[in-house]
Amino acid sequence: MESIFQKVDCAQCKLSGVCLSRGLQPDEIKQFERIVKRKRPVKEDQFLFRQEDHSQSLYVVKSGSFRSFIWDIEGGEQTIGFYLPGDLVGLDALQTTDRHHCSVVALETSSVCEIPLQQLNDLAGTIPRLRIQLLRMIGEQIVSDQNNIVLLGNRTAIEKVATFLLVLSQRYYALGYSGKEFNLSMPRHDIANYLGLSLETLSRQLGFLIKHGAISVKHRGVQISDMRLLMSIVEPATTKRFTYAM
Amino acid sequence: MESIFQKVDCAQCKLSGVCLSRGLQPDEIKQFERIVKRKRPVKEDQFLFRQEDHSQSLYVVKSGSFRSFIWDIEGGEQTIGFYLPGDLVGLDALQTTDRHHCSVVALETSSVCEIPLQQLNDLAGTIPRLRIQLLRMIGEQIVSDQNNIVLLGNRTAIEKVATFLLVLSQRYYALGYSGKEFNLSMPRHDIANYLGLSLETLSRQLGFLIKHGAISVKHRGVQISDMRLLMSIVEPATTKRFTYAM
DNA sequence: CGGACCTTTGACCGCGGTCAACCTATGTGG
DNA sequence: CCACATAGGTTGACCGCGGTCAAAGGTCCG
Repeated sequence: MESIFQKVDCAQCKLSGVCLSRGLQPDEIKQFERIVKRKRPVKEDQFLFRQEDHSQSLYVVKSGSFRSFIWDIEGGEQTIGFYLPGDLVGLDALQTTDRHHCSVVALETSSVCEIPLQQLNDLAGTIPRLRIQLLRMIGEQIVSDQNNIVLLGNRTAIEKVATFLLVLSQRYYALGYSGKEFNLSMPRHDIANYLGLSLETLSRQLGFLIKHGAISVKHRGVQISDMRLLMSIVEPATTKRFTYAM
Repeated sequence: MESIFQKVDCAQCKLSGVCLSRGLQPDEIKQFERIVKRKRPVKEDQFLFRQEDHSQSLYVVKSGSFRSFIWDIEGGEQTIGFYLPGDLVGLDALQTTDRHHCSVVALETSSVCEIPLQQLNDLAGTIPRLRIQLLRMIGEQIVSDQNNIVLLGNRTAIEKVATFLLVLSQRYYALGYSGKEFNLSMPRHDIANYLGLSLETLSRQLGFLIKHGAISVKHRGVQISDMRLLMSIVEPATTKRFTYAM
């Protein structure tokens, strides 16, 4: 019976610049590694956890991607966010119920590092830098959620779609990928739901962007051909100050 | 020249059950009190902090209420949330820029306890319960933001308004107030903006609720007279689509 | 009182949702 | 190898929710 956990080596990890271990000293990283569990890969459509599951861990995406969503009473679902490598998942279970408030499924075969909350909290007591980094990652999650609120609250369909593509581009770029050419790991349905749009409206807006030469799309593959145009749609006022050299 | 800070006594505070000091031992509370600053009251329309301000503190609402919002490029603003006594404010500055991502203004004369981040982080190193409580309050903020995302993303105008009233009712009730009768400390404009609606649509939906006997409204005063009806609007499934006689 | 501000009400119309048909890619079995 | 099925995605026609513009109350201030 083989272990479901693989060896953990944060020092070697390509994501060390964005993960919880960021900024730690070598000996602190060693301590941190000891509490991290590498779980066996999660296959497409498998749950990392389900809404109402009791939780005792945070997760950091190691490879692949995930989608989080909330079921409402009628069985409908609202997608809350998409998670790429380096993203912290599971913060919704920090509140007093200790239960997850949303579900998270893999969009493709993916892997995560699991960090038991109890042990993380203990270790945070002795490593100030870990406390700081944890709070920073939490802060980024909160800012990201707030940006979503603005996006959903007072943006038109085309602004939503352009923003979605731009943000995704920036996230991939930050991970060392092109930023101008990437694959959507999620189906149209999920994107539309995430943006508070119908499937058809999303498709039409993508069509609009293609027609005007901002992007080209082949199935899940997206290529951004006019970054400036995209950005001018996101922020109608300024015709953009700085240019992207990606 | 009098001090701008008043004496802090968390043990006596009515909000000790929901504040950061929750669950701490008496001696731990003493330590915690030492880092808390009671600021002089903030008057209506005064800023607790502004977007892009450099931040070194979290705040807990002591009395009154606040509104947070983000300016977009064109000068428009999107209200992100409303804060009542016991709520934690300022988490948006935890991320790597150390700057606030939104602005917070007082809706009425209000007061806060200020908790310098640096000292909070230091103290969290020696008080495990404080770490836990901090994370829990953060978790509640995240869950609340996620609920807003669902609300803005796929709810109709009437569902948004009913949900807003219901959530506010529950928050007041949790604070020991009636829950069936309360005053809105924010103008219609802010509510509408918060819900992603126009001022006029909000007014019409309120009119709808009044006409059907769910609530009565007198200026800022709201009285919930048919809680069940309100709830059936929020979750159409439970009381299964009964028809409103217009 | 008069004036500013907040809120309600009315009329109109456009964005985006809904329903439906049509593609296109992938898979399955005869 | 092709008929067929299925799922994901696009396109078209229609229309209703909710935004916009406009004017008319209310309420509170001096």
